[in-house]
Amino acid sequence: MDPRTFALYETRSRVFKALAHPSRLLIVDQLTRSEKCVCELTELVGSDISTVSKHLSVLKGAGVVEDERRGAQVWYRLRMKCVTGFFTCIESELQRRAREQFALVHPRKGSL
Amino acid sequence: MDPRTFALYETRSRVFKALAHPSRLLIVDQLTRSEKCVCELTELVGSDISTVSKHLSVLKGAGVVEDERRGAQVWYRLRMKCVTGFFTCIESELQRRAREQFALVHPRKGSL
DNA sequence: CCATAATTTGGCCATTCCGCCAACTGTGCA
DNA sequence: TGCACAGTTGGCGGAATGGCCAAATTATGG
Repeated sequence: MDPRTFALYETRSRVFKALAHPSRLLIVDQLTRSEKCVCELTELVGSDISTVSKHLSVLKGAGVVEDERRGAQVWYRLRMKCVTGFFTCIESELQRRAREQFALVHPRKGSL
Repeated sequence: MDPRTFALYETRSRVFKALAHPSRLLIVDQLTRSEKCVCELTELVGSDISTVSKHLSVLKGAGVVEDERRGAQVWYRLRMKCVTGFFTCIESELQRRAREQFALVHPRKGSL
């Protein structure tokens, strides 16, 4: 693979890496509703605030979210809006797979 | 985070984990064009065939691709078609970010 | 300026991921 | 059967990730 092409997939994969963690998916899900400060997200995730802060920095580095300091607090909001569309895509695909695997174990008459 | 909700994000994140690697993104990109056997993909990726096989098993486990044995060869094809839509989304978002960062460093008269 | 609250950063340890080699399985063919 | 080719699996060492604590940073209010 030539270096230029590799670099393209490298940056692309940074976005997927950023979303490849349950806590960060929860954060993104919450930010689709409204912007939130770190303290709120910490409450929702249930980890140490330093851990949540690092999660947010990963998401920010990938361009998924953006932050804004207002006084002592830092507010985060969703930047890459299209992720929500992909979430629903994943959901429906996984359901399709579940249906197909069920049909494989419990075949109906004439379905073969 | 309650266990049920966590499980949802857990399965969701498996898909993102699967896509969170340059070589696997290359593979998916190739499979959007047409189905390919492991040997072809190995050629394209440029790693050991055992490595590529493991990448493919990760993608398959997440439901992104599916495989079919035909004779001595195993053919892989894209199952989760909607990933390509998300790729273009990422591309445009990253370009937007690049533009904004450029504008930040080189402001035009009257833009502030 | 000092105390406090909100957040980030550094560092440590455990876990997971990645890539290679070696060994094994499956298929086609003589 | 035996051999060659295509692919998968096991395992090892090195690299990256995740979570916590502690220390540093930034802003607010006396």
